[in-house]
Amino acid sequence: MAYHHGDLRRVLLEATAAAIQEHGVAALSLRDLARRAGVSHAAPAHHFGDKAGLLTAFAAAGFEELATALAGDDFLEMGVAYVRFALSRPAHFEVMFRPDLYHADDPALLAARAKSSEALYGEDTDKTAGQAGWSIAHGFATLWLSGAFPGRDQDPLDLARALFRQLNPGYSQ
Amino acid sequence: MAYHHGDLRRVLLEATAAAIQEHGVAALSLRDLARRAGVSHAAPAHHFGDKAGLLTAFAAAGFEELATALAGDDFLEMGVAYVRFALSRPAHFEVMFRPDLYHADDPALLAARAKSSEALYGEDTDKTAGQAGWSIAHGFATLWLSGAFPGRDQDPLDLARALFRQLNPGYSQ
DNA sequence: GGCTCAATCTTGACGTTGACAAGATTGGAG
DNA sequence: CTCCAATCTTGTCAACGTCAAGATTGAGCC
Repeated sequence: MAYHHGDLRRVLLEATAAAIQEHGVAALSLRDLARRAGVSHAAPAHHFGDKAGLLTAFAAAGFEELATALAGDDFLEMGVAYVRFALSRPAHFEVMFRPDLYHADDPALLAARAKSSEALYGEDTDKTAGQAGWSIAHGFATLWLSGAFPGRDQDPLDLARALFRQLNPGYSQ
Repeated sequence: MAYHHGDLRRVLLEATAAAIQEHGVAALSLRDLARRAGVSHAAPAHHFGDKAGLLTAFAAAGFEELATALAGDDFLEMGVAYVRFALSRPAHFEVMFRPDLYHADDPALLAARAKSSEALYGEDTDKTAGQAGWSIAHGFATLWLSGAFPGRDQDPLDLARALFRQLNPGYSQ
């Protein structure tokens, strides 16, 4: 077999996203990831310690990308960007908010999560309005991904925009 | 061993809630439930077919209880009731919105879910406002349960009320 | 009371998984 | 050229979900 794959860590993280989108987090298996990457069954554990370690890195990457996606937008478009991220990276989004799946005290993860919080709350003057916007964005994204939200023929981003406009004036342009 | 436990199905569902609250859904094990109930390792499968069958019944019970909890309240208090349910039955709430864990086409489950939808949307005139309220309630509950929401020293129901008041007038009394 | 039978639960087995230990391979630093 | 740490493999273990087969029980029926 080929030793020193060279890029295994990145390949495994990409395979994780694919595997979760295909069969859900519940069915995620380190051995399946190893098969997808063409390495032995114990190779993933070397890079991430254990399964929770893999998902820790996976969630951290998600928070990093979310922080980038949120940067620089106004209130309403930031909410839309939040939903857009959740729908385009559903596997990351799901793992990120299930701390029972990973090592929630990991420094890299905490730093990445702080970055997204910064992007969400950084310049916000009205804390409660920001929390309401975050709740709408998160709730809508979660419900949409779980299939529970009605109106599945419409564009979810348009739907999200309509929901944000239900908030008090000043944010509803 | 004692055959004909008599009440095993109910006991297993209660043990499921306890086990999930202790160690998360990811760590849920039929064999552990069997040990908690004092029966053999294969007894749970007899009542529910398989693990997904158990979680189907578990989620259905959750939707039933949610429908009851939502009945008869005005808009704002219905949202508060939604959050109260999520926080008082966190295990049910989590499973209910993770259809990859159960048999999403189960008739009993679909009926129970329809009942909650009815309670949520039944008399609602403004569909978008209702969806915004649902999104806030669901998003806040999810974020609170995942530990991501700030202000963990405050009463979550008071916090939820404050968020609902961020919606357009007519719902913010 | 005794018989029958379906429902309930047990026992035993199989393939798969996450984790661990020990060994093989490799590339780079000195 | 040698060493060494990083990378990956191989082998193993207990635990898990699932299935098949058997044991036990209570309720209906004569």
